[in-house]
Amino acid sequence: MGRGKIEIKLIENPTNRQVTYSKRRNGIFKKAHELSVLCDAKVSLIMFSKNNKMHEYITPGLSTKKIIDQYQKTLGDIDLWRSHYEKMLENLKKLKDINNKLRRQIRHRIGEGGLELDDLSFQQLRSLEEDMVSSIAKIRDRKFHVIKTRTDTCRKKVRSLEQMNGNLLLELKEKCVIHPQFLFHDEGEEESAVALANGASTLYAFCQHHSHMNIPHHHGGEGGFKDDLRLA
Amino acid sequence: MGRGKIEIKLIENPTNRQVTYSKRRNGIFKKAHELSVLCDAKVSLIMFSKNNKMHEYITPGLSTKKIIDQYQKTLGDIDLWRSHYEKMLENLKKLKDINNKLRRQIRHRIGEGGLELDDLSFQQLRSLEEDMVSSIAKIRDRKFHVIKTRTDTCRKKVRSLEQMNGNLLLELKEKCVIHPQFLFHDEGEEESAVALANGASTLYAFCQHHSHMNIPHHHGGEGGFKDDLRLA
DNA sequence: AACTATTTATAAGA
DNA sequence: TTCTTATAAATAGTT
Repeated sequence: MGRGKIEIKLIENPTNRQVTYSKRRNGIFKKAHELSVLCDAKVSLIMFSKNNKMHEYITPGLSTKKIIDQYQKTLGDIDLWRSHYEKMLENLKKLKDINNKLRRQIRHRIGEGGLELDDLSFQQLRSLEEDMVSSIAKIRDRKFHVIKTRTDTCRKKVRSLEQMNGNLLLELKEKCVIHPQFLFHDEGEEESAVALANGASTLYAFCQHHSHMNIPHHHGGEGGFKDDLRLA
Repeated sequence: MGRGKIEIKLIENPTNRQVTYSKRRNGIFKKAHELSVLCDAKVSLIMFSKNNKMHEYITPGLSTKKIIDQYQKTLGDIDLWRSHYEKMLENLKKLKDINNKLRRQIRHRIGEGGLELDDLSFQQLRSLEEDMVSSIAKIRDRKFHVIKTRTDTCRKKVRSLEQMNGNLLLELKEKCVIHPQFLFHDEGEEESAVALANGASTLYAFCQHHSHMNIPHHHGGEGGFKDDLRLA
């Protein structure tokens, strides 16, 4: 804007430069003030000329100190937020790395695709195999332990129920001596027995059912494990 | 500049205000940059919008921190200079006050104009009078001392010259015995004596002159002082 | 965000 | 520095 267009580069002539500096400085100050008023903005404008003469504009009602304080606080907050954000990014990266390693390990152990195992040397493959064997052994031990606990518990129940059963039979016989009319029921329908002592008869039925199971008595070997795996 | 002229006052419509803020902010940043380049100026432009969003422009190659430091240093220097200036002003004021007091005292002692002495109470006047009397006494003592020193010195000179005179007379008499043709000159013109020994004869003349003076022999009292004052 | 009629800023000259 | 003025640039209102 002016009689001619000028290139935006250093004005070599010191006089012209000084004149332009003055004119444009006033122009910017005016615009800064207009912005302050029109938009209720806080503006701080500090400038030093080539010969280090200082000029400043500051939105009326404010001090440059206040603006600088707010500026530094804002930067501080940005820094705080940024460092927090960067820490999060770092954590995220670590977790992704770990995740990838784990996925790879899993794929190796599954033996998924030839491509995955191609990464591994023979030694690594042998070591992986050994790991897997010992892992399987541990798994089997654990499974056996679980089955053993379960069967032991069952056996105890069977024992107590058999005893209970015996007691009930004795009771029944005694009753038959007193009331012979009930005897024919002993090996037929259980309706009456149920009616007589509901709880006891159900337990009896339970034990009858479980007595048909082939409870494993630790005969070891592959066969035993096969059964265990099937049970799990 | 625009389809219509606008008044420079707060834009009430928040949307318009935001739009204007953006446009003008860019305008100012552009101008700030042009000033930086055209005039090799250091510019720092910080602004906060109404909703406290911050934007800043800084001359490339500088940091806002540097500008702020320079700003604070400049202000500091201004403060330093101002405090120095203020100290000088203070000193100046003190000196003027002292000056005025002194001038007043002097005028009192001179008794210049009835108006000056009208400020003083009777007691102040009596005290002033006493001061003046004792001051005069001191002045007189000093004058006497000076006169005494001067007369003592003079007496010593007289004594030494009288002796010199005696010696010269003896010398002359000896010379007259050898060359009697000089005797008639003894109490007449001194031309020949001067021609004979220039330096010695002048001293003789000096002593002759001083021998006529009535040298004071410390007879004290007011009379003596009167003479002293007249001599000073 | 893009357009454009206007206003505003300013380069050059005095 | 200030004023003038032709011209470049910014931008208010509109799409």
